[in-house]
Amino acid sequence: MGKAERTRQFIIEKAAPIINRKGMAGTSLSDIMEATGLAKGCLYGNFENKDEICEEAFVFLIKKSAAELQHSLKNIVSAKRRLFAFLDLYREGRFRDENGGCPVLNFGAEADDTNPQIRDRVREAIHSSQSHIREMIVGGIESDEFIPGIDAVSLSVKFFAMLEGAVLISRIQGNNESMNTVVNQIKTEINSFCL
Amino acid sequence: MGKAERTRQFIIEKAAPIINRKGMAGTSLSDIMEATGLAKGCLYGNFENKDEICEEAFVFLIKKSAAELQHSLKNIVSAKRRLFAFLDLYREGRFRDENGGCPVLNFGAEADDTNPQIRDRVREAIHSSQSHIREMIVGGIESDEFIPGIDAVSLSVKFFAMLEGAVLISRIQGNNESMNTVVNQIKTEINSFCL
DNA sequence: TTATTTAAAGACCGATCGGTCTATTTTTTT
DNA sequence: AAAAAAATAGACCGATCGGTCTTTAAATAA
Repeated sequence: MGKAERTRQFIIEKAAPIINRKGMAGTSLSDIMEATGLAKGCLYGNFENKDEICEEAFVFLIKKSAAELQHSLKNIVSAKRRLFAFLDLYREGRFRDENGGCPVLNFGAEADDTNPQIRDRVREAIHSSQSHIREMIVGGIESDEFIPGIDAVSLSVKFFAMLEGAVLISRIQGNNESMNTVVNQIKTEINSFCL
Repeated sequence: MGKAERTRQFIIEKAAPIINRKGMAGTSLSDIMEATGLAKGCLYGNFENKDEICEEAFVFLIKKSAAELQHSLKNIVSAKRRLFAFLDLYREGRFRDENGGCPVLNFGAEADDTNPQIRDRVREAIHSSQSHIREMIVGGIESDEFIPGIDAVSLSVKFFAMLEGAVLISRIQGNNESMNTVVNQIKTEINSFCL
């Protein structure tokens, strides 16, 4: 990795949490300059414009989140346990305040009307998350952990929607109460289709 | 209603959908000047600053939404029917693109880290929505439409989270598929505790 | 180590930002 | 209709915005 590539990565890593917190429109170049300690010329030597920094920041946050998720689940084989561990990450504050919240929620709410490029990235991320949930459920059906009648596609949409909604509510309320409520209900539902 | 009060209201009504779409940071005074056809002096004669316009815009959107909701449900007595009609508003695009999406989601995602005043307003709105759902469920229990064992509080949190999540997903995906999926599942669940 | 290439710094740019202030117009009161 | 009060227009302000360009510093190749 050459110097330029390293600097680019450094900028993304420093900028990402700020953009996640303050929003794309709400984050200025001076914010990023301050966070990185780099001058403006350097930023523009490594990125075409602010939009590119924002997009790369989103991609970074999603990749990081996916990596953490994979790490947490890597040794778990049981479908139910995988799903529960996944849920526990939300409960334990995967997207709590100190992390600036869920990038899908933050970037998605901002980009839906205004930024098709980011919107497409968010769409990919949503698809990927739902697929992941769906695959865990399908895995459970195939391994005879779950009853075969359940609709993995609908359930994955539902669970993901619930979790995103719960992230929003919990962050606004400043506590984890609603997230706990939601995670418990998902767990109960999962238990209900355990064989 | 004096002239000032009327102008103030006019500004709020014109500014609100723009702010809902572009965000608070993403909306400039010139945007509002253009939408209202009013000069800057007039805006500042009626509001202290941009933040105040944003806050009033949010309050307006919530009130408007609540009024539409109340109107849609006013002649419905059955708890199940009330809940279904409520859900159908989401399905029919209550917060679809042309309306800029759900203000709770848009303002909430932007304000959670940056704007405590708006965050408190969003918190009120969430509380009010959840209470409304809860009261419909409790009404159903009291009128013996629903089985008495259900937990109205948890269910209202869950349903609201699901709907907010579904609004986000649907808007990003640019269609109503996920919203339909979610609404159908909520309806199925409601049916499951109908006596 | 020197030559060459590459990366970073920061002065600079025009545009636009949110916000102020006064002159003018419009409403209201008398 | 005249006088007083209130509301709107728009020139103006300093600050900051995103972005450019040239000079300087650092990393790489020879």
